Amino acid sequence: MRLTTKGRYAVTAMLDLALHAERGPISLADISKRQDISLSYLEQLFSRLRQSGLVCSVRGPGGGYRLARSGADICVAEIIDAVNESVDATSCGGNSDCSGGEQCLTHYLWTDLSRQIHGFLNGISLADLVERSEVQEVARRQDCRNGADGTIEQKVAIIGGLQ
Amino acid sequence: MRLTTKGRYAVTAMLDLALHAERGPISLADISKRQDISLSYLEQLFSRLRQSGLVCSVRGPGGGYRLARSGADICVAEIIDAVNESVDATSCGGNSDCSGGEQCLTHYLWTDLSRQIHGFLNGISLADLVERSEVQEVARRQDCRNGADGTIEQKVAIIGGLQ
DNA sequence: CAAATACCCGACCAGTTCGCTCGGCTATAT
DNA sequence: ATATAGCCGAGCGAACTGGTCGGGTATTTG
Repeated sequence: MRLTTKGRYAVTAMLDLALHAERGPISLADISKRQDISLSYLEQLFSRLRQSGLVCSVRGPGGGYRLARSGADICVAEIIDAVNESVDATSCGGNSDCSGGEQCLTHYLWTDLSRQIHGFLNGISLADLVERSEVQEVARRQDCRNGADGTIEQKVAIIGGLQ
Repeated sequence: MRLTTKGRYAVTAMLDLALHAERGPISLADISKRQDISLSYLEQLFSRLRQSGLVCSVRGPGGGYRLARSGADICVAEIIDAVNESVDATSCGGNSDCSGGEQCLTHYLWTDLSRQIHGFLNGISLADLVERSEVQEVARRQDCRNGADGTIEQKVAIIGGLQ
């Protein structure tokens, strides 16, 4: 299990999705504005997230992404694994022989450590993160700051105005 | 907190050091042979480990590295942090403002998650890893395989032969 | 003293990943 | 028909990875 900034971006984006779940599909453009992540980079991340079955997409105007499952059923570990493209091959691929028929120290040690971290992050769901008060506070600020996006009432009003 | 192969190499090398602690200073050449890590790469890693006060060095013939503290007092998190050179600057450095005076979702989320993982890995010491039976087994195999190195008795015998 | 050992240090380098841009495509709603 | 917004691939600079090479310097030993 690798833990890099890429995974952080993915978790942040998924959390944004979870926070605005009730609005229906969320466009990547919205997430890009709110979380200040490049749109194209988000596209790449969500391509992986979709292939992993964590989100589903709605094409066309008014479309976007939504969580494929409840936020309570999506854990941080899944998100990180989805985008990290386990090219693993930790020099001793899988549990077979490395360096000539024998298993290396690294193998036992790291797979075990990795499993423990994985288990730990498996215990944290998106819903857990959404529930935190600080997260809700920041989300509220982010919503206010972006005129392009607002509450569901505002959104309906904007759509109405376009007609 | 980042979790990459670099950290794994460092933990493996430190574990090797802990496993052979009773032999006195262990040369990087020995670790390189046993763990199949490039000597030059080990030098880079141990430069960081030394600067972080995790190991101390003995120069000259018969020299090498030894743990600066007991294995029970060195945890996995420390080792990983030592080599990873926290260039962090997570786009919102520290706890100050990011993206214009406000704190981003990422900031709260990741520092918190990072702290939890850190705490988790802080709970695992080198001594904990040494105690595992699988680790001891692999270490025994590795010792046997390398004729250039052996038990302390063998080492004394070799040194005696050179005199 | 001279030689061997082994830590120390910096430059450099191929390969990969990161984060991102750009251009163009397709499905869908209005 | 047009605009939206998901899809997709090529490419790109910067950083990181894992390593080589060529030198040092401290220390032990013959």
